[in-house]
Amino acid sequence: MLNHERKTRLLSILSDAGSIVAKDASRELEVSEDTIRRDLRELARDGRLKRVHGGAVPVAEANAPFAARIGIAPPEKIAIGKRAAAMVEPGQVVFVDGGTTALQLARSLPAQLSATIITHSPNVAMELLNHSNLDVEIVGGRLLRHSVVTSGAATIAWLDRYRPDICFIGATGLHPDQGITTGVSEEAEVKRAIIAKSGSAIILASSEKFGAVSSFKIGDWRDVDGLIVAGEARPRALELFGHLECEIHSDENA
Amino acid sequence: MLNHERKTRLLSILSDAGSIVAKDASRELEVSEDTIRRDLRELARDGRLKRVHGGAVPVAEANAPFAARIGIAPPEKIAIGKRAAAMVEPGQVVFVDGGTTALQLARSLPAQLSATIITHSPNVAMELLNHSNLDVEIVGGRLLRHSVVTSGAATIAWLDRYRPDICFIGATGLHPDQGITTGVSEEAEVKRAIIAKSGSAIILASSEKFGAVSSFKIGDWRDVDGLIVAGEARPRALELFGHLECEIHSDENA
DNA sequence: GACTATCGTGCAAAAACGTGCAGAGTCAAG
DNA sequence: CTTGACTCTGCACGTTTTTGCACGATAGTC
Repeated sequence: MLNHERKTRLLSILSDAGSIVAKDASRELEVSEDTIRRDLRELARDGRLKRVHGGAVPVAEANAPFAARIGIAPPEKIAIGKRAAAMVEPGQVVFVDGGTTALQLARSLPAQLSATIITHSPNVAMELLNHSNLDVEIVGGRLLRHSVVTSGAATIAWLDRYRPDICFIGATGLHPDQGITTGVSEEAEVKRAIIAKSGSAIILASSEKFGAVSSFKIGDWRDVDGLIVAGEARPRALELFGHLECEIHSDENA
Repeated sequence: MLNHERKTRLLSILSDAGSIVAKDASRELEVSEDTIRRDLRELARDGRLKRVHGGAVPVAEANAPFAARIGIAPPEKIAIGKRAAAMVEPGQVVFVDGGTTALQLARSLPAQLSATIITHSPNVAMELLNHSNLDVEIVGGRLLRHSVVTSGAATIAWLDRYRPDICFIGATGLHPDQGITTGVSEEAEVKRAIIAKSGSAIILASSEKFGAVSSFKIGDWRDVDGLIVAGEARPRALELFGHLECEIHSDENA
């Protein structure tokens, strides 16, 4: 393995897990702890991470409440993101919502993919900077601090510029009878607007949302085309949502 | 096999796998490692890839470590950012450009400041998430990978929604006679548009830009109201720009 | 304050590197 | 067809870089 590749993987471990433990990394990358320590020392000298006893942590730690949030992305969300990324075809125009699961989607897109990604999340946009063949469009508007997306009348108006092939939407409530809901009124407006303009609409569904109902309705099940679930949540999803006019995608049915 | 064909295949291995290991490539292309090394050296000289010990990696990496770039912000840019942040009054509507110096401005804004910040840089927007009393507006459009700002016709059109009290603009060329310039055409358009709509326009001027001229003109000195310089650059700035109809602010004249 | 895990440094083996050189192939002029 | 200039490739050799181990120092824990 290239020295450089190893450092890249260390940085990716850092951003995925939020920290690096030298001993674990040594086992995972199959090199001695000495080498890991050397790498960490060099990365620290370049300001890419902060060295601590036993491993390393991100540099920005102090001022990054959001970085912490993405650091703790649970395996389920990562799996949903991967499954969603696999649905994107080259050349498509894709809308990606904000939120941690959507961010995982962005991370999982193939590095060489050529497509157009539209998003109202500055996070997602930043994540896609490394994908040199992607066209990235940011939807403007007022930034909602809580969810880190733009929204408001201006955002809704701006959305009319787009007719994506497919959109990936997050939600905080997924109920068989009450439909798809979210906790913030402005966000619901944006999600509803983009679903109406997209060729197909896919909901990113982590299992803690199953059966929940939030205050603002995004739409009914007939408004969307698919639902992505992952791992052990699959049987519950089938039970709850299997009878609806909405396809259930998961990482286990290939 | 033709020399040229071999290099093409090396580049394709690089884009498929994300890296080249000299030994593996030598086996796959059935030539000696020496030849592979020679090829890699030449490709590196042409800027098609980056040579590392053991093989090669994509050169694109050069523009990816934006996170690294902001980590190593030189003291001068930090000082300029601080001085600029001090010019923002509570309640104002402020446009902030992209770039590393503008990012320092964002970082230096008082945590409790209540104001409206408009920006076309997702970076700057993200940085302001911690400032809970700020209204942040993102200007949408197509994301320019290199400078991490939105631009294009849609961006220009969207800008017409705003009439900021003050705007802070970066530039890559500051010449007494040739005016204010930047290296990317689309960026110049955005900068010019927002300057025209702002009550006052301030240029963030780190000293390596003094006397330089880039390819695309943003405007003349009479179009802007002020210039922020820092530290030891002050005497040079006064000498070069002191006679222009443009106020020079620095961190030493309080 | 003692014990253990981790750290940094020096060192030697292995891998990768650059350079010089010779043989093979190519091309154009004679 | 022959000759000479030129390029490309593989090999040899000395140099540099990387890596794992040994050992004393240091930091964290109980």
